[in-house]
Amino acid sequence: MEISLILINELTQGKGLAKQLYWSPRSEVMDQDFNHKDSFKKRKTMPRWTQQVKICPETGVDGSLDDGHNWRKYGQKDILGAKFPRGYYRCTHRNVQGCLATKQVQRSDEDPTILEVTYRGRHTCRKASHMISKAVSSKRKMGLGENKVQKRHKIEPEVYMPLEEQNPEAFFNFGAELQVKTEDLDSKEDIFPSFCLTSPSIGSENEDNLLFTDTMMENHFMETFSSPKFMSPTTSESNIFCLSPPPCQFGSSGLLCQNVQTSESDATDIVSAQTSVCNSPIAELDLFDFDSEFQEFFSS
DNA sequence: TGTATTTGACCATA
DNA sequence: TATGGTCAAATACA
Repeated sequence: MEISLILINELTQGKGLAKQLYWSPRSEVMDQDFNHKDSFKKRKTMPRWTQQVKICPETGVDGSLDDGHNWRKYGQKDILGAKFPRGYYRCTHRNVQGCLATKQVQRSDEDPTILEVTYRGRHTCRKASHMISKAVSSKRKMGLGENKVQKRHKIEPEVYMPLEEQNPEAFFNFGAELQVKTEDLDSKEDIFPSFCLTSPSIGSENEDNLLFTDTMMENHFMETFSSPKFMSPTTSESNIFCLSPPPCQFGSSGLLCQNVQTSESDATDIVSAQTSVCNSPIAELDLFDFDSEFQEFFSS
């Protein structure tokens, strides 16, 4: 199975106030102060990433895409001009930890095998609790099985069911080329320099390693991003984040990409994505942290 | 009984 | 004013 993943940093709110909100450390504080009245105003100021996931139909994988976070569906809406409805999800920890991250999942009109997942806001929920809840969530999902999901999607479940809710096991059974691309679709500003990450080795899948690499991910990405080479001017006009090739291993418990290094750097960092059965390895690389790490980096 | 999903209505934005 | 995003009551399920 082959999956290409395109992470598009829309930054559609990259103008004026919105941009200030995103890049300013105050944005987090403002998130904390979030209340219902402000919800509609806030949504325009949230950073957005659109992640397109293409799944080859011949594989028969109707697949699961999860990003390592626990999402709760809070709405679904038919979008004008779109064949398929858009699902609205928010972080499960919204009430407990005030995490305001949300995502929208919509199937592409042109190619139903493409899921467009738009993320908004950053996760403020703790990773630890997230991982614990993930384990619980995994057990829950495994217990629930596919029948329940399909029962809940009474109408054309193959259409309405988000891929991330389908067949998570099969999702990881691919040796895929992983490509993460970001674009500034709106501001046209070169906010993000181009860089390339390669991951030539394969890691184990044990839990300790997952925990370890998860931490490594957070620790080392900042180092990578803050390095002079990372910050050096790029000749490319595009803002492309390339994760390739993926000697990343997708097992039943997730993806591990190790010894990731920048294409222009001799330094080797270990980067991995911890996932569970119900979690997408791809998105974990992700959003993780392109969101939070960049925000922290540029606000420093 | 607790949790997640569905769905119609409401509200802000363009 | 049309549309997208969110809320919250109703419903489903384990």
